[in-house]
Amino acid sequence: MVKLDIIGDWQRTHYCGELTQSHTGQEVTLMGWVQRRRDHGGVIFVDLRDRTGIVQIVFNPEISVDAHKKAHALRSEWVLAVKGKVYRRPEGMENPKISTGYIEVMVSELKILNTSIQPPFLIEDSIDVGEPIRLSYRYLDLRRPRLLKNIIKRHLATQAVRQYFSSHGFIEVETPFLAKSTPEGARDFLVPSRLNPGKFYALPQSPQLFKQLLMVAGIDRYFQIVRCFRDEDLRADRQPEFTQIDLEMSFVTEEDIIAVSEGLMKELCKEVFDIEVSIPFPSFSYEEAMALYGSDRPDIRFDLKLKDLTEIFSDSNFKVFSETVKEGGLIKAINVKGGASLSRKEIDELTRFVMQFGAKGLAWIKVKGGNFHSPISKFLSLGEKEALRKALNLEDGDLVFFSADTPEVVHNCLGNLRVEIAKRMRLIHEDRFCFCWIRHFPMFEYDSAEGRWTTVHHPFTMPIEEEISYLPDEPERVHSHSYDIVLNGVEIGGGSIRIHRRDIQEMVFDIIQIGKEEAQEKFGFLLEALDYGAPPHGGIAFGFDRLLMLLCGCGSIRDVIAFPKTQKATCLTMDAPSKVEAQQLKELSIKLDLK
RNA sequence: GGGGCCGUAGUUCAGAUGGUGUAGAACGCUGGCCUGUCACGUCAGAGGUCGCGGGUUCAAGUCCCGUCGGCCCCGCCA
Repeated sequence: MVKLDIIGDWQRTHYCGELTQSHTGQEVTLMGWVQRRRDHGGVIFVDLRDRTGIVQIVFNPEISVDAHKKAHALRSEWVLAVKGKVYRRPEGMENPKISTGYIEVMVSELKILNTSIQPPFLIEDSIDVGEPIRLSYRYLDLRRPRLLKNIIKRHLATQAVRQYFSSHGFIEVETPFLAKSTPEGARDFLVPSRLNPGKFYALPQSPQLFKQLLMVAGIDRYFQIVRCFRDEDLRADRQPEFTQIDLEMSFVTEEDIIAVSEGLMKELCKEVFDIEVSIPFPSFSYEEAMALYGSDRPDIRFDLKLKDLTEIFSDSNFKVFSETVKEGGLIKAINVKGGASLSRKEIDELTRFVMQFGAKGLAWIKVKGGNFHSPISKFLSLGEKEALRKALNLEDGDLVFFSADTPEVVHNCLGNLRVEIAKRMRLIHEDRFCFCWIRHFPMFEYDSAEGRWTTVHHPFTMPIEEEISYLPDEPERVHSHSYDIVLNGVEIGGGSIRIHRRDIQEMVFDIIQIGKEEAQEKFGFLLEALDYGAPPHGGIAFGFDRLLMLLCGCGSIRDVIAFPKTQKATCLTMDAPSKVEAQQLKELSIKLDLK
């Protein structure tokens, strides 16, 4: 057994990674973990690691017999404290691969503060480990530079956000986590109330209503970096608890919110990630975005826009097309330059790809030597072919994909297809960061499952004034003062101007069939607050984790969260959720009825 | 709720069509040697309930059914 030392009166003088040639000759005290030991019998080298990096420490019997003797026992991930002198490395012994590679610390005294059993994986970025093990031993994964770097970036980003808002007159206010379950939106996480048997709090899906009340309170400019909770299924970019940068402003228009947001993004990108972005960001109406990109979160790092061909094929002999038009559907296409080189197998894969978005098939045409090579070519008239050539600016080597279906299906399929093709054909500049705004979403959409209208954004979103007159009878014609911000095809935020008048709010509740009584019960506090001189106001919330994921160049939000959940929403690090004692349930007046 | 991929040593993986070795490799780990390494070198060695439970078969890591877990996606996510 190794005898452990106590830290005693030793104090760390430097971090491992910060030592340079300028420290040559200094006596230093370092603390950290053994990254690697190279024991030559006579002289022993150890790479000592802390959060800043590694430095080579040297145990030489000519410097200290005791330390050298002790160092034979050292193993990976043991925790050390060493005193020693910084030396410039001998000529030819430098290691230019690491920042501290021109110096080393000759150890005079060694303290072993703790040992370690063999870690389940080596603490090195280059080691490939499965995610279950990484999550079970998250504290070891976090020792690795890549993940650690993300967590540090996150800290810096948090600081930059606070700095930005403080300097623009915003006040940070904390809002409750134990809040109220409200209809609409995502499934709530519920928290039983011991003091109020049978009643439940809900963890907030966002601080939406609280921040509106803060506007009524006259806070005027609010922000918060705040955890939000939604009990829905997970994805690579979705966790049940996630962090928003939330803000709200009074006496403003959409343009004001957008300008503040763009300023924040620009500053964050520059200060923390050294990425230059130019503002203002491009802006599309919802309809434009759908028409051009088939998506309300377009990736505009590449082109591949959708082209509407409905006109051309309205009388086509190709029944699939003409029937679709007759039934009020759309025919759209994307022209993939150079796509004619795709194999039949690849086209089949893409067909299967679009079918998961509701497509019944995927028509295509290859342009080769001025001719159309396509299963549907024989159905097309000369006139149609000519019109097609013109509309899509067809050239040799092009590959055209068609979608004919309802507008929803066409846009969903081609919108996803253009991204998939761009990935496969490497059309995406990975180092580019392209923000854009999508504005003026429809206010309502019809939920055929529930047989009622629901709000596309949330029920507190202000309809566009000029369209309010359509409200009672033609809700589908009404758009809202809403805006999403999109980065590289990922929705990273969204907001709106809010309703600040009781009459409009009641009208909206009415359309989504929240009756007077229910409105009073669920949102009475809001309606009442609007009566007390609520100012015009609006705001936005950014998905902080997603933003960091993109700026850190990660494929998953989990890589910017210290302790993320698995796809089944469990925490492998501490094994949550878990069973609780019967006594705990009793106190909460809860009886389980498990199948 | 649905579709797809995956589960073999501490880790990452290989083990066609079921059957010639004691289920292999690399890294890691343990012990010895080594005074300039930095992916140290070198010699020797240990390490496996093939996720779990059934079934088919003379015989299952391999085939079938179920189950648990991980990842990606659809639905869902105002």
